[in-house]
Amino acid sequence: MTYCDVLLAVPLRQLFTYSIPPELADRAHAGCRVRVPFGKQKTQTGIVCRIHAMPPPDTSIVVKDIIEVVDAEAVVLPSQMSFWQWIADYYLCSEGEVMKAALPAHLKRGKQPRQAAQAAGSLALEWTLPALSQAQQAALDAVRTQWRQHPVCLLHGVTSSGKTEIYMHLIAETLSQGRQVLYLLPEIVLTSQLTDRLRAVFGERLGVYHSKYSDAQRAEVWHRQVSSSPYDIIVGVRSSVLLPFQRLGLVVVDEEHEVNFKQQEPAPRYNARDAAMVLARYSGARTLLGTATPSFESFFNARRGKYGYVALTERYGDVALPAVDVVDVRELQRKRLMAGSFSPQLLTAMTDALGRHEQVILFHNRRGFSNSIMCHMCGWTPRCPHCDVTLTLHKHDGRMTCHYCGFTTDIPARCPACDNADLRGLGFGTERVEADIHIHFPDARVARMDLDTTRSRDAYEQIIHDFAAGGTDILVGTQMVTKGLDFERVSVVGIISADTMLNQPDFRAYERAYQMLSQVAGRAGRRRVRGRVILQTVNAQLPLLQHVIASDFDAVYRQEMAERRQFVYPPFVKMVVFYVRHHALRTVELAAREATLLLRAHFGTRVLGPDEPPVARVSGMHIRRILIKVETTLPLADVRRLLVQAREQLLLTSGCGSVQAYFDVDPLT
DNA sequence: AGCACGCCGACT
DNA sequence: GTCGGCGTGCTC
Repeated sequence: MTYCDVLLAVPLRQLFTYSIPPELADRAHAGCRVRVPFGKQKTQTGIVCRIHAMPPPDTSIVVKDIIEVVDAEAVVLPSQMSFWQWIADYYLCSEGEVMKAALPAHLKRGKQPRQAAQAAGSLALEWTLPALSQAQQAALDAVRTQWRQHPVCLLHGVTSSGKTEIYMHLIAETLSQGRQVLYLLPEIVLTSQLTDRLRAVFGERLGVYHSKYSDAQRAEVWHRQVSSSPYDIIVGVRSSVLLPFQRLGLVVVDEEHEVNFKQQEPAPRYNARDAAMVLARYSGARTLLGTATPSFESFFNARRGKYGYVALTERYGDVALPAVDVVDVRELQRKRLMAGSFSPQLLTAMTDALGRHEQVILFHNRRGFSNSIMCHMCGWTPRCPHCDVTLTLHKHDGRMTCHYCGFTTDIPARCPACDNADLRGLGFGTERVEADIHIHFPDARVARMDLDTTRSRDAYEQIIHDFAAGGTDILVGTQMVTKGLDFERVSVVGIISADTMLNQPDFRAYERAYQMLSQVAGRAGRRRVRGRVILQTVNAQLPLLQHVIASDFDAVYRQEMAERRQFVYPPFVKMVVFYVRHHALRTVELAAREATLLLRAHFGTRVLGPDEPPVARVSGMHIRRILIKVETTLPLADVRRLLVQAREQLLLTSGCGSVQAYFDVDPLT
């Protein structure tokens, strides 16, 4: 009898063994999908991991036959399967969860796909590649040299230094060796600008993979990847590391510092940047991490010689970095000199820029109109009934909205607690900034770009296109406006308030604030004229801001590393967070206490907590977390085994069986 | 994750 | 008397 071990899209940490009936024996191969009976009368589609002659060691198990072999050829490659296994091991989740994240729904459902389109016949071996400046050429050569010693190289190039052209040369080299390229971006919104540039050179050999494409399109990319004519270049976001590659030669991780590469919810909670380096190692490929503001982990790894390192300090065309003016808002508020969200300095800079027919970007880290409202009499604030947060005011649709679960309600006319009608705004968001612009610049053409204005498929591109074409004078938005966009006529960038970024309760707050401020500042003066950045804050004396003004990455890095060493944070330790969730508060608290005891038994004082996360209830589920900090010198395999064991023990503890319990490895906060 | 089994409260 | 609540256990 032959058997096969089948991977199913369930969160169980094991494979299931099925027997292969003789009539299917010649069709069932590793990597093919099979339909199998699973549980009570249900059928599931799974992937054959291996074929062998061993029945399960537990003889009480009644082995069932597979029902059907779906694919003639493997849809998951052997190397990919080992990579999935690595993700499941490292991020402490099941392979089934990885499979769930990897496969487009069409493939999960076991649908018979149509034949993937064949590649266009043109196999040009020479590309019209962009010419490089002397500095770019030197950086390109340096990357090649670094790769002789290190499979991973960090390319630290200031904003506007022309990293993309360097990538293009390396991509061309990889293609001419007959190997594939994976080009990872942190966000969907960045793909279209880039793919236009890459398509102009590499044409139809490029495939794009992200969630704004239909599931059918994603399934087609997948099939193409396992066919005899796969895409040579895949441009995509996080999940494209989970695609099949037959002969991967180069991985580019652009904007490697971006936290978006880390998946938060649901499992697998993987970091695509880190996973991509492992994928590259499995494939014998090189990795290039590119950024203007390296993550401190990557910079640390470069400093200690784990990665190669190449710096590119010259902006393309030698445009000067922008001048940054820090404006002390506290002082201005005291003197009543603020005009809404604008300081006189920002107003003047905007007026001057608009007068010269230049453009302005205003960055504010919070969407909505005001953060919330508060009763001026009794202090009442509307709260989400499902989550531990206040509701955010969205004036344009007249609603109060929860940014965690999406709950909305009408704006109350009177305070429900004391019936007072004087409800006032608290804090402010991009909507309010937009309204202020209309007051001070009634003739300016304004666009707002945040999660609320870019929900539809093309809205983002429309806004960007209008702004790039000069159809808009002022672009106001959240993080979205900081991301690698290249506008020629922007001469002024206003940071409405740097303070929300500086006050995050998170050990990476300053690292992120520096990255965000540098990135947004880099949008100013990318061509011809020197740009100007007006940075408004109540923390004007903060050394970090002086480093931003001076574009002094090294100073921020040194200061932060000293703190992380002292307070025992990554990269000096490895962090894992254990989460417990349940709708009943008592159950969560019990399970969190139990889990802490179980973890302490193995890890002692390395276990901190339990505590409440900043938002301790989301969508009706109470959440507790336990932080585990382990020395980087400890054997990881043993650490993982003990963590998994503690989780299993918790679920066997009476009263704790129904809690959701999961790990977040290398968490962001 | 689903799904079924099983043992206690408010309804026709 | 039963419909249905969600705790517990199982899935090759």
